[in-house]
Amino acid sequence: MAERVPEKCRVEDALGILVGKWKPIIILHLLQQGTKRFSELKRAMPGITQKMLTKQLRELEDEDIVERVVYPQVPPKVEYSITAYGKTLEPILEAMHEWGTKHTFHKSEKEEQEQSERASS
Amino acid sequence: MAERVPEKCRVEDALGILVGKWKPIIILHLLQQGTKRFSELKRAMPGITQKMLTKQLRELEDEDIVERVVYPQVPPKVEYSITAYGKTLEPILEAMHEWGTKHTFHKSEKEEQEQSERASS
DNA sequence: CCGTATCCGTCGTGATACTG
DNA sequence: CAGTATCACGACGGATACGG
Repeated sequence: MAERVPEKCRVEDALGILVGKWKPIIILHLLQQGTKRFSELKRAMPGITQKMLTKQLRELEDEDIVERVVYPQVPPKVEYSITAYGKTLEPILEAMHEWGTKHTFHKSEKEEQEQSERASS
Repeated sequence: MAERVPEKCRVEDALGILVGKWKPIIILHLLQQGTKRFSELKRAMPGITQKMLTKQLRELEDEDIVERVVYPQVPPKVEYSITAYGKTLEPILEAMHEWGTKHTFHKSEKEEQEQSERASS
């Protein structure tokens, strides 16, 4: 932690890639289930629109996190997969997932505290 | 990685707390330099407005990441510090910082590739 | 010194309809 | 199947001015 001066910190680089309502979930799907077609991804994420899925995938592709392979055929077939580079994000997702699990408990503890405070007032 | 089904993933929880233009930097400052006054934080982050600093600090306070201590005196004095809970975010920041450092190299490699591609066309 | 209040532009997200 | 086009809207961030 010695030389990690906030002003020079590279934290934002990783954050910038992960930020987007559906990006972490897309990455996790591809990390865990390997190559997926567009329609498979869409089906796997109820609630996402085609436009958003396309957009987020394009951004991830621009960042070299996912790879897009188009099969020139009718009907169209497009497959997405994580790049080797994209896999390097896994420790971060891992850390966030682990933290998130604990966070859930923390939140419920806080809520219980506040409930008992309300009860005693 | 076995049970980490994307739909149930808690990654968003951590992400939600870290997202905010100045939040990671605020957290890093407090992690590394301990308790700080409002004015010290502001001075440490050229570019941030009072409004934004206040807002982001309030949000972090609501999430129980930072603690706010007001000294009832004139002129006012307010000190901010990381909570024990806030410290649990450190591994995530750590992972992102480490990744960000490598990412810089990755980006420049890509740019060099594209430059040589342009040169040969 | 440490904030709030107001206004305002930009961006991310979404609903919907259309296309090769 | 896998997109693109268009419109709309709210959240976020910033500039600025004022207040205890």
